[in-house]
Amino acid sequence: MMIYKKVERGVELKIDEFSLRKTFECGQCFRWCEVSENVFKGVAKGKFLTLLNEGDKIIFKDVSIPEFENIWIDYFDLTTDYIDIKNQLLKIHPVLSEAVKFSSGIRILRQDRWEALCSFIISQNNNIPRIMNIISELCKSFGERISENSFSFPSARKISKLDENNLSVLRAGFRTKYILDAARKIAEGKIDLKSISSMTLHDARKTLMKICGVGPKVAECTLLYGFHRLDAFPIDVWMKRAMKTLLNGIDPCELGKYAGVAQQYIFYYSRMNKEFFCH
DNA sequence: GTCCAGGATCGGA
DNA sequence: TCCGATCATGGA
Repeated sequence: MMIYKKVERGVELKIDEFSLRKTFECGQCFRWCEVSENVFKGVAKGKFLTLLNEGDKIIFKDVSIPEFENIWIDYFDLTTDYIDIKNQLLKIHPVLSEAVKFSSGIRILRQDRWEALCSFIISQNNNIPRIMNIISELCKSFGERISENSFSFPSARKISKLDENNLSVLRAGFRTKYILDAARKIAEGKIDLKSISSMTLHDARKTLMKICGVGPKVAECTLLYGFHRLDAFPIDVWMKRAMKTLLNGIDPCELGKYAGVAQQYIFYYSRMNKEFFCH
């Protein structure tokens, strides 16, 4: 159930299952941050946005109703019923209940395909603060200015015209050549992101992995976060540990069409309870 | 100084 | 097919 209305400060939203903090800090995105208690800012869809969490309400600051309806309902996946998803997951495997309860409020953002691909190429063998720094520098150096101090994510076409020397400001290390390979294959049309949308999960994976620097994990993250394939199931070291503890002997395939959402609940749960999972 | 980070690639068994 | 070393970089 979603209710929204225009108020002085922007658009006020009331909806179930939407925690800004959990959604932004669960590891799916790298361009949002909490600037003060329950105030978040970030860039998405080529726009700068400030969000406030006040009780059970969320304020989209300085946003009009048309902008909210045309852009942010989609980006924040507000028409998807996460209560229903949770119920379906718990019906399949009740052992998930603790993780689902802990992570309740996460929504899988509908991020830009190229941004998700590029971001998770950068994420490999890297830590989250540094991933955020590299992406921030990428946008500052090669994106377009969209407000006083924020920049859009540069297009694949723009990146494809650069070389390793240009990109050295990112300090991205060995990942630089991977970013370039991805940008060039997309700019040259060797890989068509739009057509990947309509492929089976298997073919989509295979196609993305033609890019040098894209393996199973990055492909899976790209599909889940950039293509909203909720059945994609990224497995990293954290998920391996968590699955051993929580889902011993369970095949991710058993989690069905919302396996990716389950993955996000489990991932966030294990990251926020390191002492329990990390030993 | 050492270890690690939402991995992928490469070469050799 | 499988396994270990290696890949840049910066923070802990």
